[in-house]
Amino acid sequence: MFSDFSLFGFEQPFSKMKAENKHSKIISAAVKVFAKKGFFTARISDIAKEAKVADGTIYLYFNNKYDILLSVFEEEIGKIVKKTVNLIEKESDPQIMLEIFIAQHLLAMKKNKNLAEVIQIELRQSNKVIKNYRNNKFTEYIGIIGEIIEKGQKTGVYRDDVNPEIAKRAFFGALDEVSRVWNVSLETHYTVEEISSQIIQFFLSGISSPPLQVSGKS
Amino acid sequence: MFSDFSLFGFEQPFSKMKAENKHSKIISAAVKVFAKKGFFTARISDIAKEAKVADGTIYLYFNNKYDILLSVFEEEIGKIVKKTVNLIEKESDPQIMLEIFIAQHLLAMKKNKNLAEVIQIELRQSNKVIKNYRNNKFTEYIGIIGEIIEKGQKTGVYRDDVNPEIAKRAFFGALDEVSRVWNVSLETHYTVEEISSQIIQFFLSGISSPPLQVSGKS
Amino acid sequence: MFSDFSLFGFEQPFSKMKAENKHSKIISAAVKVFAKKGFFTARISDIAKEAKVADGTIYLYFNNKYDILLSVFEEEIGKIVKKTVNLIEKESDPQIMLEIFIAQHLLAMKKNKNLAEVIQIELRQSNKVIKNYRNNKFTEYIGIIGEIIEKGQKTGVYRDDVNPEIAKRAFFGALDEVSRVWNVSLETHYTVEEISSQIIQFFLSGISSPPLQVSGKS
Amino acid sequence: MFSDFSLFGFEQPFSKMKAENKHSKIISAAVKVFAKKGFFTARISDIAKEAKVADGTIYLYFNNKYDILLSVFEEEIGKIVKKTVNLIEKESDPQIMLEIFIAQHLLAMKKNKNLAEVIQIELRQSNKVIKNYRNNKFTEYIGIIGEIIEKGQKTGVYRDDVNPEIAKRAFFGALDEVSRVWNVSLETHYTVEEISSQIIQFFLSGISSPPLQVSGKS
DNA sequence: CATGAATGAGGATTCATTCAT
DNA sequence: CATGAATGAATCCTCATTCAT
Repeated sequence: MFSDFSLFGFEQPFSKMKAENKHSKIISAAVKVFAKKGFFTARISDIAKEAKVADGTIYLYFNNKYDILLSVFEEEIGKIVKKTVNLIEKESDPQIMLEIFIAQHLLAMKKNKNLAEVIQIELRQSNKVIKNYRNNKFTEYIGIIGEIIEKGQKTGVYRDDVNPEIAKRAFFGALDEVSRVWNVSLETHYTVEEISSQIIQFFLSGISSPPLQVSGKS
Repeated sequence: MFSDFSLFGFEQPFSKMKAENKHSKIISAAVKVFAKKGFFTARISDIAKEAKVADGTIYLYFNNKYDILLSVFEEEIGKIVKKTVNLIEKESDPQIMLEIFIAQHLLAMKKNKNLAEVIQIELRQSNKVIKNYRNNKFTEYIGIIGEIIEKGQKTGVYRDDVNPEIAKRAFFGALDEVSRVWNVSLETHYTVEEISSQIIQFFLSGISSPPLQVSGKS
Repeated sequence: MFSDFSLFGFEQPFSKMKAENKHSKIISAAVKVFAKKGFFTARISDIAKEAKVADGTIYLYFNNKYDILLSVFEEEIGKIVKKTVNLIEKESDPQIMLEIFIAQHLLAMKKNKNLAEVIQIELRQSNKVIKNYRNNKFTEYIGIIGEIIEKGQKTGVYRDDVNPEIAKRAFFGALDEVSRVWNVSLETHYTVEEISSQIIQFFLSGISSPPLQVSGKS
Repeated sequence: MFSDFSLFGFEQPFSKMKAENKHSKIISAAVKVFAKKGFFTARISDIAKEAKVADGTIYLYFNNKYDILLSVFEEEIGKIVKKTVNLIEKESDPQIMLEIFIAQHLLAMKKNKNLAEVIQIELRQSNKVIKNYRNNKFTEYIGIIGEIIEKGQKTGVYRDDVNPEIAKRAFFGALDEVSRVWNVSLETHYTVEEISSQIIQFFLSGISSPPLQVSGKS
């Protein structure tokens, strides 16, 4: 993964390192430009200007425009997946794992709004942009949710009649849409914690008023 | 609305009817082509060929390519919104209203998969495609969910600590993502009813195992 | 010539006459539209709208767009040439003939400013618009001036060292440019008579102060 | 002005010079193509082919097709105006100034027949081609004639009853029409000197046989 | 004859990509 | 490696012309 390379940059010859810097500079610029304009409306010259390199330089690091988008997906989403996997692996309680996932996702989206925009919008149409592109990283990411649910079902904290395949999609869809709108208009009103607790509540307990507590109180 | 005209087409002079037919023929063709290729990759000539008209004919009914997409949004989403509003208005129980909404949405997405694709993918990037475009129809559609939740909170069936603003987004996001993937890969495995009941369960009761078991253990 | 047909319109069946009316209606409309927009920027639909006929109707009277312009040239310029020739033929004094020519031209340009515009601008580029088009009518028109000058040279009123070929062009060029600008900006300041007398003065006596008159006065 | 740059091209860095060369190469090609086909019938690809560049290259130097024509007017007419002004400023005798103007104009038209064609034909319709375009350079050019005439009137060599506004137009019109036809058909018959002397004669002395009237009066 | 909806050829323009410097 | 001028394929859109009614 790319961010790792930079950690070991000192092991590489200077010229190579410079090149790597330029690679990531272009990726960052592309994220910014794609977020603002969308893939198709974005111009190579826009990305070049943002990255402060010449148009032609981009083609020393990427094969074509599609390759830039693909790299954004693979590398940037890869980072999030990796980080999330690392944090979750240390835990064993499905409840906490789910909470970590939500918090991680919301924080990542909040931290890099441009990347959020690209993931939420460009990733959806990626198979039309890049023919036969399979978002393995992304599938892997959503798969984490499925695994947590399955684990929870085994340990008995989650219902057996819940379909993990559908649930993981519903869960991610809710999280994605909330964070999408959050970035656009909800932001000023709600904190990560509020959003996070609401989502967790929805998924764990639903929105129905709990009638059982009444009997419990008696 | 457009669909209405076609019902009363026999009341109109022939020339008018012909024109209306061509308008909707182009819209249908556009939905199909946009679904397959995406807005930017779609060519006017693709739409023309699909609609079995000449390229130039399209410009007798639409100002430009963007106008076609906009018309798809306004007219087709408008139809769904109208139909959903009609059905829900007749009900007063929030629970049933929500069930109707889900069923309606899934059926609409299943019925016209191409339109589903366009809504799920092109609508998201619409503000980048059509500058300053506000999806009023779409906002209205999601607003329905918010109103149902608020109503349920007043009648006491839904918790008061649920934020309708966030909940409506989470709810729609879940529904949208599930129907999206459903159209792509889950379809063969699950029926509308299964998906529908799962979504309702998530939202009403959550995925947690019911706490009744606790009292049962005692 | 077309204008001739209209003189004998009563000899034709009514339906034909109606058609002739439409022909001239289109010509008039074309003159107006060509004057305002120029041949290339003018649209067939503009002419149709101006003539209050359908686009397709134009093609019942003209082969194509170029044919309309050609007809404007042939018919409208033809009228002016014919009228001018008629008036001049009655005269024998070159001086008066020249005065009539100038007056006729200026009056014609003043009377139909749109036609003036078309002649002054579109006629110049006519051989680029209509391949191999020879403005015979126009050549004939300018030829009148040449003939007058030659006649004047024979009767001794005009110098023998004047080249009629060059002179007729210089004369027409002066008249054309003055009437062109006159229509645009000089109009409010000068009458036909003023312009006319200035042009005659230039050509007959030049702009030099007459040194001979000084000795003649003594 | 552009022509100056080329004179000092060797003082500029190579890359800059190259660009300037391409700019003027396109201008020259455009003059040639516009002269042959006229602005509207000319194709960008024609100009590109003539300039031996790719179609797209033209848009590195000009905003659009209209901008090319505008540049031709401004730069090329500018050159002629500048050269004429320079030569005339050194003189004080209106008679000689007028002779220089005629000679300069005819030589310029003879030297670059394509430019002559463009000025004589495209400039006339320029306000229809380029909306709100004001030929300031051209107005300036014709203004020179007016100033010469006014000067001559002050020094008494030209009549006071001559209207400079009308006279400058008549003069330019004559010169323009003669040089226009000269380029087309008179060329083989007459030299610059012949044309020049004829025009001067017309304007200074007119075409009337003068001295006889004096003797006739005595 | 008249209409005007439909046609589709044609062209200006854009922009990803290349390559000489 | 880096540049950015040059390329030219690709496409939206216009509008003269046709033809079914």
